[in-house]
Amino acid sequence: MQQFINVILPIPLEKLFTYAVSEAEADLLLPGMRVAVPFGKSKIYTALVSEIHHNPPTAYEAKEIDRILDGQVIVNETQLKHWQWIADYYMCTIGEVVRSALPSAFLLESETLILKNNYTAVDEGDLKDDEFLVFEALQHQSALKVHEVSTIVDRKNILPVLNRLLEKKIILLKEELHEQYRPKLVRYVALGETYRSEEKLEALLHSLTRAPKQSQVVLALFQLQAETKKPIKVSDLEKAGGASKAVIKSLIDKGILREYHIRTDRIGYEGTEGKEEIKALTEHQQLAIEDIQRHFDANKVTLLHGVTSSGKTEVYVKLIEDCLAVGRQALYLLPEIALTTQLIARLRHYFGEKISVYHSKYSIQERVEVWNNVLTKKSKAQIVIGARSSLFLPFSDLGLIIVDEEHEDSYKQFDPAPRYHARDAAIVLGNMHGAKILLGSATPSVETFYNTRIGKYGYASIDRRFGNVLMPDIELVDIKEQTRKKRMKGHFSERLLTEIQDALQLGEQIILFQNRRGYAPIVECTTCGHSPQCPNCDVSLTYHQYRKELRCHYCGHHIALPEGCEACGNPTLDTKGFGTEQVEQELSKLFAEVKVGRMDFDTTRGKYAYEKIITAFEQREMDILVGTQMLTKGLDFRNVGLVGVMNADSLLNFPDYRAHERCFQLLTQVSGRAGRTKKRGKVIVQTYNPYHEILKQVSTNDYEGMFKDQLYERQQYRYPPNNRIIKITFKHKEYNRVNEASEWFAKALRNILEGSILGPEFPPVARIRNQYLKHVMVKIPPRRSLSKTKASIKRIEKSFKAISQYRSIRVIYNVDHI
DNA sequence: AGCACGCCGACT
DNA sequence: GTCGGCGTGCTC
Repeated sequence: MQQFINVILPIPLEKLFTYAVSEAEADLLLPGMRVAVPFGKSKIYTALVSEIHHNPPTAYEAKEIDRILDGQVIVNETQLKHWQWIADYYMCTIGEVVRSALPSAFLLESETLILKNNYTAVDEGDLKDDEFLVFEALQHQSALKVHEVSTIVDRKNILPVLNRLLEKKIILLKEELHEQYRPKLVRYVALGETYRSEEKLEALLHSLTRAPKQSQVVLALFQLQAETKKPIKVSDLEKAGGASKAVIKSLIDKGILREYHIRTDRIGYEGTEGKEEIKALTEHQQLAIEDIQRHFDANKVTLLHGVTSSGKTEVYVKLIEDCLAVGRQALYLLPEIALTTQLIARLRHYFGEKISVYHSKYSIQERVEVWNNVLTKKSKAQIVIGARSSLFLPFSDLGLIIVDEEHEDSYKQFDPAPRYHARDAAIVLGNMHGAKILLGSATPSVETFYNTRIGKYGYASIDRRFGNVLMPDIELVDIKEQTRKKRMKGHFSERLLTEIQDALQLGEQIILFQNRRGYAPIVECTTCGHSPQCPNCDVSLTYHQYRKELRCHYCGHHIALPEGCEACGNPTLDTKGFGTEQVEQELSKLFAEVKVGRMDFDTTRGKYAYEKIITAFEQREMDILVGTQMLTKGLDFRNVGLVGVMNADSLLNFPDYRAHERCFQLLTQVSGRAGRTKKRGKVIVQTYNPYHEILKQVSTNDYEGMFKDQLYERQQYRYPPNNRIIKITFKHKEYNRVNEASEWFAKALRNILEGSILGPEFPPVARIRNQYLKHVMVKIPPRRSLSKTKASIKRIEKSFKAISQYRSIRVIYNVDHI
């Protein structure tokens, strides 16, 4: 009987697609396998099977699949269920979830190849110029790619040419799928079978007397074999025999050596096999563990609230160990930036090769390997440590999920859908597996702390730093006063300068925090006040001194620093505000003999640049490190005695209900970098508002006070955690159309949903990359059903998209926007 | 999302 | 005249 499959295509379309399969294919297929299917006019896509059935579609004829790509399931049922939850909850399509969940090497797409049709006799005179060019190229090359044809005829649209050639039967088109994942093969050699016995070998060596290089290699191989008994890599033989590739090749060609390949993992862990004993926990850590386990037994998600440097990692290690002991998988989630070699090395000490690492800086090949290791429950993937996307790995039996630095914004995916929050999605995943879930932070998010307060989550805390090191001493310095009295040197107050001097004298290192990169965010003409703007975005260009450039931080547009004002020609330009570059420069002027480093987006471009700066600072190649919020993420520097915050106000003046919470978190985290050993660390916070409540709370380490205030405010203004929010963004290149469309949408929302609809409002930067943006915020009160509200919004979108002027407007949903 | 088709202005 | 711009509609 004819059978059918429903498949998920990795594209933003709501529905599943139905394809026809033969009975034999249906027997092989299972949900969670990949198939290649023809889609649209010519392309072949990778799709994920979700269902196999007998119901032929009524409205159309189902196409047949191109081929089956997997011999076994690569996505399990729990994953599919979890992904569907993400799609529903975060208002995107399951296809979008699949696209970001699967390693891209799993998603093959076809490429059109142009071949010559050998059965046709060609009359070259019949061909037009461009047709001849393609024909000519095919005489040398058996197949051409579309972009190659494009270069040959020097034109973008090559369709007319190809169509004419097709009609004349000169070419053929073919869609080719290529597997992107190639297992890594390592070449090995062994002595050919005929030479295994001693006499034969002797005869061989004798026959090679006139080829000294070759006999040298044979001897080396013999020696290596005696030493290791393991297979011999070609590369090892090259080294041992002092031989070139050519010599080895001629030996292989003669049949004296036999070569063979073995598949290996790219992700090898070569370290000490014997694992380190887990350190005995301190009394405080032990108490925390007991609390955590008590809550785990009651099946509660639990928050571990431990001050900076309190030794949370040891607690995690202990829990992971417990999880491994019962043979289940453990997932340790971290923000991308906190996933340092420091930390991985530390965990490898304890768990050796049982750990796999998974994040976006891994190559697509490596990611496939981790995926397969998790899928087949290899022991080396029993613990996965990774960034948010490791949530999508094919776990079959998760026993523990740790979400470290739970409060981090970067857990929420922003740009391409699915706009999911990894912490929340992890909790859902953990529940599906019956796993224990631990959230860890020194500065928990208001949402999470609220959940512990209402008894939804368990709570455990460590309020003492490891080794009883004191919490840093935080001092607020009023720079308004200092400026008035002309006591500032550049952007440094006297207090900060003195502390820097003292710290340097004691041989301590210093961290200076300024949450803005570049030299200055605004350049201004001294006479007419004109300041250069980005042509594509509604922002001033930031001055970057090291490249003498003005840059846009939104679209990347950059121009050379103009000689004078572009508007009035006046040659003197001034700067307003300051960034990390300027702090660095002032420092080198103030302390000529001191080594200053900088860590921000600009200095951490390459794959290892970030690690390099950290290592250099660790090894005390620098005395002072200036940086943006990158500095705040869980770095563990032993010798930092002083942390300076150049300007705390820039953190407070954000038009956002989370600004104060975020400011508290950032300052507390950056302060936590100070004094991690013995001596009490010092923190200087420069501000124009030393009496600001949040800053006071930071300086007294008053998390509870901050929580109380923030919760009150959020309740007053109907923000989370009591209310849910969905932010809807409208995007289009025409200003008026965005205005009208968003007004229309907001009005429709107000008609259907009571409760508060905010906006439409332009964001602070209303145009990015020539697209205008407008936001509407939907606040959903606690008693209203979230899923019904979403359904209503989707219905409104449907009528919205039925209006032709609005159809081209992009509507973006951000559920639980942060 | 891609990718075709179709209509319209700007140049070889 | 063609080329490529972009708006529109569809994909089992």
